[in-house]
Amino acid sequence: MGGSRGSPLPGTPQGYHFPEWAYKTESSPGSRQIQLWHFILELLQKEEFRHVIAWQQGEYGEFVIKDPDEVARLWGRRKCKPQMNYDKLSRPEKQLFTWDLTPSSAPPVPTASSRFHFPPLDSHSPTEDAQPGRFSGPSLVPSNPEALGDGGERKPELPELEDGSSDWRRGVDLMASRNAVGAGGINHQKRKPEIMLPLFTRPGIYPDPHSPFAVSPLPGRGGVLNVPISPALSLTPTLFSYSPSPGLSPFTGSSCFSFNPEEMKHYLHSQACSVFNYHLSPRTFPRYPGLVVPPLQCQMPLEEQPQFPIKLQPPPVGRKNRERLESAEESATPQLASPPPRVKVEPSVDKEAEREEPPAKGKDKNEKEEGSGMAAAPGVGLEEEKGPVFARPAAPSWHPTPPASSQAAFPAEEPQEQGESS
DNA sequence: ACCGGAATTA
DNA sequence: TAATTCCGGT
Repeated sequence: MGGSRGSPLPGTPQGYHFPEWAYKTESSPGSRQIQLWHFILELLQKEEFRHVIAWQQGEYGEFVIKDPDEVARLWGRRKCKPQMNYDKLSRPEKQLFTWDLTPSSAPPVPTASSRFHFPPLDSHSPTEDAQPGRFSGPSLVPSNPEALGDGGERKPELPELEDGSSDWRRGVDLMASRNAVGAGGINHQKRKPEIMLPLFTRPGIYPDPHSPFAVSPLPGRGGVLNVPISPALSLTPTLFSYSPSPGLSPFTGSSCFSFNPEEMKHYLHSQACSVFNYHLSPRTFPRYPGLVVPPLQCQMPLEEQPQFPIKLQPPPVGRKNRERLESAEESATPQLASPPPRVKVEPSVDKEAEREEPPAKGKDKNEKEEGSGMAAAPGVGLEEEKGPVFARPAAPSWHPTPPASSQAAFPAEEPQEQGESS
C-alpha cells in the first residue's frame, strides 16, 4: 500500500492521510475477524494485561509491549493459531503501525530502540521535522532504550484471561518457562526489549497516562477535553461511522487534540459498540460522565467463538513451494514504486515455542494472578461497576515497579471471563 | 536474532 | 483485506 487513500478523514488537520486501517471500521459487523490493531487496543484497555502490554506512562498514546511473546500467544489464542509467534504477529503489526502520511513528512520510524513513533499531527513542530525521512526523536523518543525501563522489567504471571470470548482463557499455560521473572527485581540481562509505540507525543500534560480512554472527566483547557487518542482509536469510525475530529489547538502549538465533550461522548459510544462487538467486558469500557450507553444493536452472540479452539494444523507442508513457474518472467515486478514500510519492530523474542493449551493437557498451569477467581459469572459482559477501570495508582515511574509487589497491588478480581465449562 | 518480502490462506 | 506462514537477508 504505498498509495495511501486520498481520503483524508473529515477534520484531519494538515490534510494528513492516515493509514487505511484507520479509516475502516473495526471490522465488518459479523464479518471480518477481529483486527490485530483492535486486539492490541483491547489488551491495552485491560489492566490484566498491563504486564504484557500497557500504555506508557510518560507519554500519552504511547504503549509498550513488554511481552511480545505473550502478546503473540494471546493473539494466537484469539485466532486459534497456536503457532502464532511474535514474529508472525509482528508482520501485520509492523504494517499496522506503519503510517503512510501523505506529506511523508514524518513517518513513524522507529528509533534504534525499537519504538514506534507516530508523528504528532502537528507537522510544523520544529523538532519534529528535524529529520525528514527518519523519525526524529523529538524528545519523547530518544534513542535510549535503556531509558525506558528495561531496568524494570517484570514478568509476573501471565494474566491471560481476557476477551469476552471466554474460550481461550482456559489455556492458562502462561509462561512457566518464564523463569524468574524479575524475582530479584532486576531484569536479567537481556529479556526482551520492550516495544514502545508512541502514538502521539505529548509530554506530560495528561494526568492519567494510561489509556486514551482513561480520560479524566475534567475538562481540559478551554472547556474542551484534552483527550489524546491513538490514531486508531480516534480515527475509527466504528458502526456509526463517526470519526472524531480532533482539532489541534492553535494555541498550544503542539499536537494537542481537543475533543468536544459531545463528540467525545459519541465517540465513546462507538467504542462501547466495539466492546460489545468483541465481547469485551464492560469494565474495560471507560466511564465517562454523562455517557450513556444505550442498547447497542451491535450485540452478537457471545458464544460465537468455539469452545475448544484447539485446532491441529497440518504440518507445514513446506508451503506450496515458492518454486512456482519461476522462469524468467519474474524479472518484472508487478508492484512498482511501492514505498516500503518505514517502521521496524524491534522486540522479538522467541523464547520457546511451547504449545498452546490443549484441553487434554494435564499440565498444570502456573499460577496466575487471577488465579481461581474467574470461572463462573457466565454473564458475559454483564459486569459493570468497577469504578477505577483504569484508575491505577500509577506510580510516577512504572519501571521500578517491584516485581511481585505489583501483582498484589492490583486486585485480580476480574471475573470477566467465565470458565465456561462444557 | 531481527527485519522484511512475499506467497498462501481465511 | 487482513492475517498467517515461510523464507531469505542482514
